[in-house]
Amino acid sequence: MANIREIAKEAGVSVATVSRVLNGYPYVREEKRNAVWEAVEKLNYTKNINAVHLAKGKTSIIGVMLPYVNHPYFGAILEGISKEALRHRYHLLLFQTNYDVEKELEALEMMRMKQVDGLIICSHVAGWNVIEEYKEDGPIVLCENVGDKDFLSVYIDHYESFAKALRYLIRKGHRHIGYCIGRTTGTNSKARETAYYDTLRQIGVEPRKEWIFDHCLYVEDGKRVIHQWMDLSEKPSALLVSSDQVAAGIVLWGRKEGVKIPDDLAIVSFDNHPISEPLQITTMELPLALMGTKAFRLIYHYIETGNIVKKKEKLPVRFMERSSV
Amino acid sequence: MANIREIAKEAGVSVATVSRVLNGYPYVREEKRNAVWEAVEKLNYTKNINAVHLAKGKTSIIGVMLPYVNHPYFGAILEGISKEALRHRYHLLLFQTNYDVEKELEALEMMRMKQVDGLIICSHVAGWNVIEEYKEDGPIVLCENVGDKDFLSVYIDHYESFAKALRYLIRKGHRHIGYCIGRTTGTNSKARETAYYDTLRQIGVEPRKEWIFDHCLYVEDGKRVIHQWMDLSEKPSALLVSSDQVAAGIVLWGRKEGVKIPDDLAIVSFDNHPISEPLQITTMELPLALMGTKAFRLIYHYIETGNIVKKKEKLPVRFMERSSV
DNA sequence: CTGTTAGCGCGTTCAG
DNA sequence: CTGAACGCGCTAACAG
Repeated sequence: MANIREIAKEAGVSVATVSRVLNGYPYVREEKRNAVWEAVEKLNYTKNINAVHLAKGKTSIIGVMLPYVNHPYFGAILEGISKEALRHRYHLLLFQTNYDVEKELEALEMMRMKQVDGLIICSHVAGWNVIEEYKEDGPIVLCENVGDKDFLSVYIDHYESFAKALRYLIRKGHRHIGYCIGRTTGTNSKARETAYYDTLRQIGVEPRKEWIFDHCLYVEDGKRVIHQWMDLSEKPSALLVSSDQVAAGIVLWGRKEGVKIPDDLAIVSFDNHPISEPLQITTMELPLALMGTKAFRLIYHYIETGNIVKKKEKLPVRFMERSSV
Repeated sequence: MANIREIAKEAGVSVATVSRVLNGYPYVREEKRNAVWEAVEKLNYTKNINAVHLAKGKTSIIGVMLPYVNHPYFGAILEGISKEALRHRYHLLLFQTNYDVEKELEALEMMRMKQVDGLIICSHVAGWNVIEEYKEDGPIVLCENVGDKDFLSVYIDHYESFAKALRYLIRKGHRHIGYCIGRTTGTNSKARETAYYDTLRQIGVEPRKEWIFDHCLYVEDGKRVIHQWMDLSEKPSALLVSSDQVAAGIVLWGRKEGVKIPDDLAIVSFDNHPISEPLQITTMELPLALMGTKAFRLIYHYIETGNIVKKKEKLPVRFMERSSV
């Protein structure tokens, strides 16, 4: 595999000139420029990008940390990131963590080792103190509300949107309300939990632990939920569901069991995934792709200019009223 | 940022010894080993992985070329790749192409530039001759039937499975059959088209162009299809649908329009995505995650050992008979 | 067991 | 406009 030195020899110029030509540096005499390109052609030369990375101390790669690659929630964020990365000729290195701290640390270490120029954290389990350790090593953007912590962040206010959905159910006459969530830890989940407790207590209703369904991520989890719900001696009349996938599962499996939506069970979901529309599920639209896009922009802008326009950005949600309540 | 030389000085050893310690090379005296780790600790040292890549001529990164990151079909393949990559401590660099040849070329170029050690092509538009150009630059695995061409490949026989589904419909008495597909070009799509024409002609039925629905990828495309279907003066009585997402859209939007499945319209779909089960869609299960896993293994094994166990592997599909026919 | 040294391939001053 | 030379940080062959 030819290298820049061989090209230089072949073209009868120095390596510096080759480098200039290769990188479109303007002040090179026409004839030398042509000679270089000819040599490149003749020797079938290609840059070794690792050498470029080493010499420049930069890779134009952004790391993306997420628990699962094949879930519509993260898929949508990833899509947003990817679209914007494409525009700016950046590449994406995937760090699937399965919510394993070890894997998360590996992603962070990869930034320290200069494998990636920055890191977008879509979701995590590692504590703040752990992530803070890596702040010197490159820009980190989190897709969650980081509160007062000194991090870049693009987020959806899950407290607010959860509370809003809850108040909607309450307005519609519901008092017995449960919810389904992907996990119980994590910033977003905690925010929703707090919203749940706060809002119910405001109307003097005691929240019930057995009405909280954990590990709800996929369509099939909806099947489990509706069956558990049916087995409950005291049933909630409404459910807040953190994912349209799960809501679809609940609605569809519920139908097979003769559960009437919304009469037997009302549902408000989140995402506004296309599946929710024909199912007539009332849902809170989350701008996931936009969040990814903005996260990339934030990090990109920081890398390219060294400064920050807006440290934290809250994205608006949109309530899609349909007929599952 | 400290480098290996500074560590060597601090620990009072040579850079080679530092490298040995860092990489777990066994024959280093205990005390020197400790001295190195102490220096590492003290100077807060981390390897620059780009230097490692350059020196070794290898990155332990595999490129994944796919058109869309947020589609369940590719998400499932990606999941399989990712899972296996995780096991072997490899990383994944994402190349989203949107079926743009330029983007595909970029991915291939990245392998030539040694950014990635190998490339998994989940789907592509570039011609064989284009891809062949890069065979010298690293292992390429395709997730499609490459026929006689000299490529590594793990694939699902779409001709066979499409024909099988078609014959099932025919056995059930259908003669007017159409199909929905993501795109009309590409190996897999061509295989299905051929299967369609071949099988129908075998029973003396003339295929109809207006019963072929293109650009069917997402739930919302099912909405379009069912409306187009309704507007048809002569309607097919059955539809083969290349994706469960689209099938779900057809079924659900169809219900809203009063279309009875299977009486008005029978459906056989592909994937066996969890959404198809509560919808009772008869579907052909495609081992997508497995395909990803096997693709990774193939490339991994080649990279690590330099030889190939099985060049091409066909994966079995499973027919899930439910009640949409 | 350990140190020396020659690469790996490119970017980037700094003279001229 | 151009070239020499050094730096990026690490690996691995070789000598001892």
